[in-house]
Amino acid sequence: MSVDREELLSQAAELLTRRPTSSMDEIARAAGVSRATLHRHFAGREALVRALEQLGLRRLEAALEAARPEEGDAADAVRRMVAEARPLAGFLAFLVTENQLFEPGELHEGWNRIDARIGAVFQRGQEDGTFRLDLTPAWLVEALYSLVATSAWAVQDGKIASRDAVRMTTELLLGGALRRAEA
Amino acid sequence: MSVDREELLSQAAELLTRRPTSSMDEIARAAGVSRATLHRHFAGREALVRALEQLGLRRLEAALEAARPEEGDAADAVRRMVAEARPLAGFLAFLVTENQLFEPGELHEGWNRIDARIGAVFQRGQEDGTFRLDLTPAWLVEALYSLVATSAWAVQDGKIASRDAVRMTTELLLGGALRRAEA
DNA sequence: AAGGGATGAGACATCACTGTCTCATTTGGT
DNA sequence: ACCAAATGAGACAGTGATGTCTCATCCCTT
Repeated sequence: MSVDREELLSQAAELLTRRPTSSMDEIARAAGVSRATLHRHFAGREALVRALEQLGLRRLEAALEAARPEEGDAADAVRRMVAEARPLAGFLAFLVTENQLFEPGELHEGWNRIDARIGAVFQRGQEDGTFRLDLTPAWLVEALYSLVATSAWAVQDGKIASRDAVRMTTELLLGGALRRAEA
Repeated sequence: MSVDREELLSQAAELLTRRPTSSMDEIARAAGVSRATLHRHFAGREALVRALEQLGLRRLEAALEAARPEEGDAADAVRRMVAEARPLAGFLAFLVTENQLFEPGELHEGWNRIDARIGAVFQRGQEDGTFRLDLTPAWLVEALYSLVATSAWAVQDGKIASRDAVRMTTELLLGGALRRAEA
């Protein structure tokens, strides 16, 4: 009888990832629910987006947890993070664009925690000599997000093969486009 | 008396770069023009966006021309392209998101030409041994766009310093995060 | 079987944006 | 200075989405 709220959010996320401008009615139908019920669970579009943001946060935290960023070689940790985060790319991209349009100054504690945890991996790599020092961890974090999202779009647009996405993302992020001297 | 159509488009671009959902009324006011006049020059929002797309195309083509991508070392050509394209990042990002929401299948000849020209730089670099072969030119083109746009956002959000933006973008794109063996 | 809570369908007013129109005013050219 | 073209201000109807409400129906619980 009761609607599975979590499942409803997942369906909404799945739709909005593809069509960010979907109306509440389209979202409701995509979730197999009437518009009235959708409103009973989420007061309005804003409330829905906020709930989706929390869902995205939980998912990304789970992905980050699965990647075990504190373990082993920093470069391998980056590889695991990219691989785990990639399925979330489209959804997270939606949340980014959606939230940036609302309050530009509002800080999001949850995202900052994740940023810090990813940034710590790069910093660890810098301290043990794995990563170069002239690229700040903050920039590398942004670049990681950016490249992961871009690889997802590129696959969707047929510009790169799906099976190459994770490899080319991590290789570019870690090794860059230049040919290594020591091959 | 007459409105400077080019200047109007520039103002519209400047506003929409910051607030992509701005209404026609807001756009008109930002351009210092009445809503009626805006409609006299552009039949509707779609016509305006198309004109903006052509403007973005011209600007990017001019930037690419200024970068002289066919000259000299391929890596230097990439550096010049990043430096020239950076001021356009926000505007182009708006156009990308705007057009992806409309016709997903519609091809854009102008963008393909630019993609091809940038891709040719990476291919040239691969052929002369400057760039690695396991990252496709198409992916490197996407990564270039992505990182340029990200660096612009990161500067705007205060996550990286403005003067570091171009350097960190090119360095990551070309050299990656790993420390080079041959220092 | 009965009752209660939740849902689906739809009506309803509201709101913001859009596109079009009119008319007065300003501007630029001659 | 004059005329024509262009602009600004505002009115207007149409549209689509939103949020709220009602009522019938369904399903689970007891």
